[in-house]
Amino acid sequence: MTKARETGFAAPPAQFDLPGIEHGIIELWTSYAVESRSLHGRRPSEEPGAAGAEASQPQFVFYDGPPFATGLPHFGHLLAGTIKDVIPRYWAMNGYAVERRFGWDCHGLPIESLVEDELDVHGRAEIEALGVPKFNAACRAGVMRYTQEWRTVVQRMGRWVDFDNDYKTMDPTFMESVWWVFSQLWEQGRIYEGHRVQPVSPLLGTPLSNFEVAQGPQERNPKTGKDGHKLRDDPSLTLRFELEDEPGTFLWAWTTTPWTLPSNLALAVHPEVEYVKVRVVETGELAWIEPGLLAQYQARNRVGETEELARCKGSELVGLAYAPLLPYFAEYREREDGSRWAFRVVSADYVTTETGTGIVHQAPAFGEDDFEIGQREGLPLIRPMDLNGVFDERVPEVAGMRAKDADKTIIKLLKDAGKVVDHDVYRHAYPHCYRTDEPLLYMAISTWFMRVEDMREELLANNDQIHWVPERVGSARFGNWLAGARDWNLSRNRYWGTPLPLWRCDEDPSDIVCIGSIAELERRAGLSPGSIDDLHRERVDDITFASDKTPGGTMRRISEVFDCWFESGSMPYAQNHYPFDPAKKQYVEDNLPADFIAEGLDQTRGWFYTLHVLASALFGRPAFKNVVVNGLILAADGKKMSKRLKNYPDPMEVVEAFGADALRAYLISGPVVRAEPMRFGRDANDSEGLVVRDMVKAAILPLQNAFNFLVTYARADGWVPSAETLAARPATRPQAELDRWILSRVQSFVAELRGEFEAYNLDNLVPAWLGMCDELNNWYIRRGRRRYWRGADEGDGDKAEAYATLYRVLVTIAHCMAPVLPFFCEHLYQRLVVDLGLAEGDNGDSVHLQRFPVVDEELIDPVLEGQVAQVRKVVGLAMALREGERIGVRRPLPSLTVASRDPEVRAAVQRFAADIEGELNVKTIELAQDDADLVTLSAKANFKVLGRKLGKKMKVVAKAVEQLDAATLRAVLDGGSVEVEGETLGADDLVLRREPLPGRVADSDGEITVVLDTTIDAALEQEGLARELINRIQNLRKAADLDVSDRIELAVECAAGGKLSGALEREDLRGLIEGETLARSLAVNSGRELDHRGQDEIDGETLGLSLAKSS
RNA sequence: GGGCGUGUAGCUCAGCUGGUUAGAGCGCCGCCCUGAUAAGGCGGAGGUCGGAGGUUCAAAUCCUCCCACGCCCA
Repeated sequence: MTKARETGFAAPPAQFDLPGIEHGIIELWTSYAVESRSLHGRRPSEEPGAAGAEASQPQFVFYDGPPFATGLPHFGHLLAGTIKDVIPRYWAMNGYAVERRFGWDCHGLPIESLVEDELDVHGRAEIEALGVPKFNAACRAGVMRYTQEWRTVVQRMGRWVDFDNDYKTMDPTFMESVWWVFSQLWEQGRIYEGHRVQPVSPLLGTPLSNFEVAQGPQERNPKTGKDGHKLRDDPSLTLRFELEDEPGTFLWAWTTTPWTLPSNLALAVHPEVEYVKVRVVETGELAWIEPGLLAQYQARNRVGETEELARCKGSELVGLAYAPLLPYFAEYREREDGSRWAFRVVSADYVTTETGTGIVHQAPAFGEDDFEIGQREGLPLIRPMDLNGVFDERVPEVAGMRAKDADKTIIKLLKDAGKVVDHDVYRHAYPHCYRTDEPLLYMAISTWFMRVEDMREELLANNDQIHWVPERVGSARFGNWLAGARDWNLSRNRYWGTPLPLWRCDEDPSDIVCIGSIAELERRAGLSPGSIDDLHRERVDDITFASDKTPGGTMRRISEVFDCWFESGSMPYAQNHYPFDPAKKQYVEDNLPADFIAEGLDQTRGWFYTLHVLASALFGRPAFKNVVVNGLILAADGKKMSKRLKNYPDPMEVVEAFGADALRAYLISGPVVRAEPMRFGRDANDSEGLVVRDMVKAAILPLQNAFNFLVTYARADGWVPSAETLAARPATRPQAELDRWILSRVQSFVAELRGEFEAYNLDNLVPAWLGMCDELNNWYIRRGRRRYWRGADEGDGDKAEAYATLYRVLVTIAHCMAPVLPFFCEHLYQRLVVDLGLAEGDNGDSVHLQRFPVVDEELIDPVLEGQVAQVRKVVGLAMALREGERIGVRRPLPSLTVASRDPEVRAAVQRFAADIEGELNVKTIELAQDDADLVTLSAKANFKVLGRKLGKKMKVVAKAVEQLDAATLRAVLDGGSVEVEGETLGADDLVLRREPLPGRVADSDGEITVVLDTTIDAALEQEGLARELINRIQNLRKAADLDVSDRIELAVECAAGGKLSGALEREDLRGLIEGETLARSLAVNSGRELDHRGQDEIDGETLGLSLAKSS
């Protein structure tokens, strides 16, 4: 380190290799345990092994949403991971201790499905035959299979998160806390047993999740042309139900599931639809049906001619009682009090008049609509079959038969009884089992619910305390969801999950005990303390104990496990084994709610919701204060990223090609960090992630170039920063306006970044940097270049300030972009500070252990910043004029005139006249207030202002305004007014436009008009030629691979008497050339041929150049 | 089927409570600059603002309907 101090900056590498730099930085972080020091909130001067400082530091609380580790990380994970890294890094740099524990979601369907495939056991019967212990052991062994890959990828992306102190939802401590959470809800009376209609795969004997249903066989529907569930032919059965009070009159009802007919308990009609009572002429039968559908039956010759007897709305049919179709469950005809219970007409809005009869058979235990109607009407739930769809003894004719197989028998039974009006075939899309290909059966299944509906107001009130990014997700999407929150079905009929801690008496099903801890279970079951070391089903299902309430009753655990969202929502408590771990209890309570979480939009109803519901129920407050919601990342072609289609590049290949910093910057630069979808790619064909390379070019290379610039000249000049240079604010304000400006600009940039970070607006961070970067490279360094490039004895004071200023700027940028570009900023910090022995501690200092820059208001000069912006606008206009005239910038021009009525603009131009002259290569700058002889003025109406005043008169006035002449407009500009169509208009009512007068090389932008004088006399022409010559010589120097500071001998051959030789005769220009190219000698037409030779051409004159390195 | 969102240049996106030349970046083409530059600057081409109605003096913007896509729910 001492050596580095003596020698200053190391030579910049010839090649820029961001991935290579990043690997070096990872090694650095590893060898000095930088990551762990940051995670534990230590300052650079503290030893890695020293006691943690977190106790004395304020906490910034972050929760990590757990991913499933059953697959490898994709871009969505990398995006969320980047967000989860950037924000904590910022707060860590502001002195907060930010605990970042990685979370693993271990339970649930994905891993169970995977294991089912691997073991080739499917469904309840096979899994139970294999044995839950074996099945769960396989899940346990498989669920963490990719943890190492995750760790590698996450580390490579530069995300700092604690993998050693992670949490897993399958840890016994985690699961015990989940039990505790549940027991709290139980004590609040929030848990109840209910039913819910779910799709069941009969062969598997298990209910399927939506996810599994969606995986079932798909088929294109020829009618709609869309993919959907596989089509199947089901019986279409029209049946006659006889009215009890009007024997001989029937309701014609329709179904496609004859196997549900034994469980029929009602018929549904639409209250607003009209029905008719008809007599079938041929048979004399009297029947109710919807008339349009009757016509369809008749068109198909299923029903003969009819005559209409009556007509009424469905609502008038509601309440009619009918005789049971089949002789089952007749006991539900009336309640004990004699009121009508089942077998009656009910009203249902979902009934359509597209198919069937307009009267629909209802079996509340089958089908969601039926279930809901049944609940509303208080109908019993009759499900005479098990989960395999096998009928029980309650329907003797089909007992032991499987549901779909029973269809034929039931139809025959009904035909024999004369109950069938029509028997047809109905082709429709229907969900099938993804595994067995069988049609699924929808049936009501017992499940456990958490009462949420009565919490809606509290949920909404707590939501008001959350800062959502973007806001609309919280107010609209999440808010609406909370406002309509339904009770949460939190049990699943699965195996690998946290078991519901409910034990039920085998003698009395209402005798239930909820167990809230391992100790309680051990005590009740008479087990020795500490004997239960795991809570999975194979460990707890067999534990029984005697009932307290029911003499002789034995308590056995119910079979269900938790919806794994319940576990995710419990993580704030469960990750710290709350409330069982006395060391962490207070810590958890003190740090509720979290300061920050981030996940994808798909978690609105997932993790965000479950966190919120549980925190509201348990602690009466939200679970988090700030949440950043990211959108989905699509492939470059706009489709979902799909492994099969290979429509996206491998994330790690992108990282190794272009760098993790570039990928991070790209990912957080768009609306995807505001919950909008993003296409990953430059265009539809970008399969390599070229957008990421674009980000290298835009955000990282310019910074690298600025750094290289400093190093190149500092080395040539032997300039080395001192501890004083490191301070963000110089001891004395620099003399040069340029330095004062860039210092101000950098402080404004720091303020801008701080604002964005604290508003959790990630998408503005990189654009803000790109703006700063442009100012640094394309103005500060570009304009300041000559301050560095001059002899050691010239202008020493200014040169030292120039170095110090650029150095300060780069160090500040390295600090404040570090959260976003952790690798490259670390690289800069190491090269700029640590390598030079200027670091705070000697134990591997890192920019990430530094404090985020605090805005230094003293350095901010808004007027100066505004003026430079005006100056850059002037330069831009003038550059465009040169372009239009095809006069290269190397050719000097006599003058530029800047005319503006705005005194600020004139002041700016005056102040920076030298910079404008240098930048534009003009000899003088003229200022003018009046542009009357430069431009023609014209005006348009200011619609925004006038529209409100004038209304319908707007159009006439607008037209008249366009006719106003320049003199009138000038008068208005000078504070006057003008009468148009009876309206008095002032300057604010008009929008002025300036058009350069023909014949002038001029242009205008708003209040600024610039005019370029393009007359080139002989002297200027010669100077231009000299500068062309310098350019050619510099190119030759470069081609000869000379060092910037190498001196040369130079020889030029050109046509005697030509313009070039004329220029070379001028002593001042020869001096200029020699100075610029570091030539010790300049021989013209001497016939000498030096080591490096080149032929060139300027303005049509050929010339020969040769040069040699001077010894 | 419902909730929320998206649709603007070849691509990625800005366009606030309506206001008259609809912008930026990238890409493309042309020119220019450069001894820090795998860079940079300037200019150009490129848009029926998803479609159709409506409100208004005025609609990319507000309303209605439709189409396409996405997430979630059913």
